[in-house]
Amino acid sequence: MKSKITLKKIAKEFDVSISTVSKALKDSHEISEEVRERIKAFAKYYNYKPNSLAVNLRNQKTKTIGVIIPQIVHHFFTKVISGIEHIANENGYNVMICLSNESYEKEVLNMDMLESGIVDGIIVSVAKETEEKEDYKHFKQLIDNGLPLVLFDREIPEINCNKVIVDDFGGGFLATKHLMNISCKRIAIITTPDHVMVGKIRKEGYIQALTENNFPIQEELIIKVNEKYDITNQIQKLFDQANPPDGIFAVNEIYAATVIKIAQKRNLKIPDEIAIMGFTDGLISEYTTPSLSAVDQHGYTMGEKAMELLLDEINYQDSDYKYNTTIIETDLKLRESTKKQIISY
Amino acid sequence: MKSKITLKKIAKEFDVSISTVSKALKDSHEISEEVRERIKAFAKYYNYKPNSLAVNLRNQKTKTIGVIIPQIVHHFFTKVISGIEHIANENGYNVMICLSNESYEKEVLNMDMLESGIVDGIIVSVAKETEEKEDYKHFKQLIDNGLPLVLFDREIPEINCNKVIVDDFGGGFLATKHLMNISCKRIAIITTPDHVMVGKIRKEGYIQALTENNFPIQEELIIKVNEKYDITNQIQKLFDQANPPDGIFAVNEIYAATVIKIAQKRNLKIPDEIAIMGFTDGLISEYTTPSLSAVDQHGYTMGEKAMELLLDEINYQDSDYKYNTTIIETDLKLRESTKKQIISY
DNA sequence: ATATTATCCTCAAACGTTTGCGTAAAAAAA
DNA sequence: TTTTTTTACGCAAACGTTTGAGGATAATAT
Repeated sequence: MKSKITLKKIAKEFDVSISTVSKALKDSHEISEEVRERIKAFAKYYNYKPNSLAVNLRNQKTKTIGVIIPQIVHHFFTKVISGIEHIANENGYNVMICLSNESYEKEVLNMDMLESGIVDGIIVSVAKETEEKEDYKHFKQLIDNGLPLVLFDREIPEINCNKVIVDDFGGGFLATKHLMNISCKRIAIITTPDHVMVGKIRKEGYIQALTENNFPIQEELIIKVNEKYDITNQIQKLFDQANPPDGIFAVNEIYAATVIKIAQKRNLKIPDEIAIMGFTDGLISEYTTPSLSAVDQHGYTMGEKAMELLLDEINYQDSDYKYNTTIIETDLKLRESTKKQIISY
Repeated sequence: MKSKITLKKIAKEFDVSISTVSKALKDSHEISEEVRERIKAFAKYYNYKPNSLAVNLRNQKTKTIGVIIPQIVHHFFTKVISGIEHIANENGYNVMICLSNESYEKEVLNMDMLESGIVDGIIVSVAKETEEKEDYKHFKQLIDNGLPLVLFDREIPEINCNKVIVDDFGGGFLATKHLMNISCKRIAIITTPDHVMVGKIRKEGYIQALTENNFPIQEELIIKVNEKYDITNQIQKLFDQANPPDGIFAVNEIYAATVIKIAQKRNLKIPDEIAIMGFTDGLISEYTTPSLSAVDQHGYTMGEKAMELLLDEINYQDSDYKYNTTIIETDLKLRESTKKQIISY
């Protein structure tokens, strides 16, 4: 294993000082053209690359940002990452991705590591377990340490920092309203336990839509899926009721796709007997049969926006920085699972 | 913005030397218990974290590895990453993910950056554009620089390094054989242009299966999709033929899912009139109707294996390291899109 | 010839760690 | 009391880079 070439070695080769080499490689006018060119040629030949650890240590910045996401096997998060990457690269930043796997402990570990000077800022979507524990001291610590932080999608109200969230309330409202518009009479929701904020808020949008239109709120139409157990079984129950729903709003893609599978197994006609709305950016929706109508989360835009906010804070010089919460509006991607005659909007 | 706390600042606070602080924090017996405890308490209170740039510079290693993948919005790659993360974290390594977006230029850029000392090793799946250009000098350079490299999935024969690939030939063979076993008579393949190696090799498996069983090779049954144009249109042509196929092997999930959509639009019964096999690890397959039979790529296993090989090379002391190519065997995940009576195996 | 300026290079500190070695003072042994 | 040992800390170099200040030599101006 050849050891890497450094300024020192080049300097020794030409019998000049390290600073001469450094300056030559940066095309400094302080170095004669002849020496400069010879050094540059040599460096190029030996594929010299400045050691970024050293450079970063010296410059006290790394041009790298860290991203902590709960899962990567999830289309929404990969879209967000693409958006982050896009803006980051445009601005000469690299992206380091870490996974929390929805675990509090891994989230803390990752943050500890990122806090040690390798990144100029951090973008995080909170792990479910952290939301459940409501233990946010690692975030407070991060901010205390002066490291710029942006939260996206799953945010924490009590933490003061830049945020970008989707309009979950509006999305839930829109989805439910749409089901009403295609004349569904009993509209169910399949959501997460309340500690998952986005699920809770989407549900609130659902409730608002019902209330506004004088639909009763019926507990038996609200399924809170516990992912520790079989999802299909929990959703099944909705169809076993005496008076099953004719419209379902599922707060994510997997729940929605599962509903389709169940409905098909029971020979229910989609969307005529049961209409289905999802909430997703995902790929599955396009390929189910029927394809799935969904609230579009605009993950890519979200990533872009998060990175922009982070850059904003990184580049801000003064101490009176003002945090911003950007809300990404949702809209509906209507496909086949709700394709009935639309009555009104 | 508070500036971060360092050994120097702690040292000044206690009026001791930097080394005393460093040693105290590492519980060195060289430091008296009293001083040790006071320093540790102080450091903990102020949330001291060693600057990893400095530590890494000093130790000449970073406990971080870099991964370059062509796309992240692709379930196979996310699975691989999960596998890599798993083994990496188990061994105290962090993972830095970079996207090449299938672009040669971005691949080179990412490698340049990773080569600058921030990682102890690199795992790469080659970008399509690079395969097309057949320009691999950045890989050669990397190896020349002595940085451990593992290629996965899309490999380069002429580059000498650790590799982990799926048995694409075997997969293609198995898939085709299975279609024959459910009595398909005209079996088509939807693949990539030949410069995408995995597509090419899967096709070779397909051809082998046909040949072995005295099926003719028919050019009109081989579709090479150019992703620059509309995928659906290109695949459609298969069905417009005078004598359309009754079995289709698609080399990836999107192609396969697209076939389902097309078949449905044409009211072809799956699998009776047309059976479909995919090649994927993806989520879509489970949720299409009918669900999709596919060659399982074992992405997670692949990631684990790649990371293990990388660690192997990183930890190898002597200079006689021997490279290894691990082949991940494929198997079939049979679902509804080929659910006919199986004749024999 | 002397003073001034331009050219080309080196010095040295700094970024924040780690760690082998040296050493003063205190404690123990002779 | 003197010698030896132990305890508890500091020194300084090293990792690889950047950069302002300074210095020697050569070129130009006076």
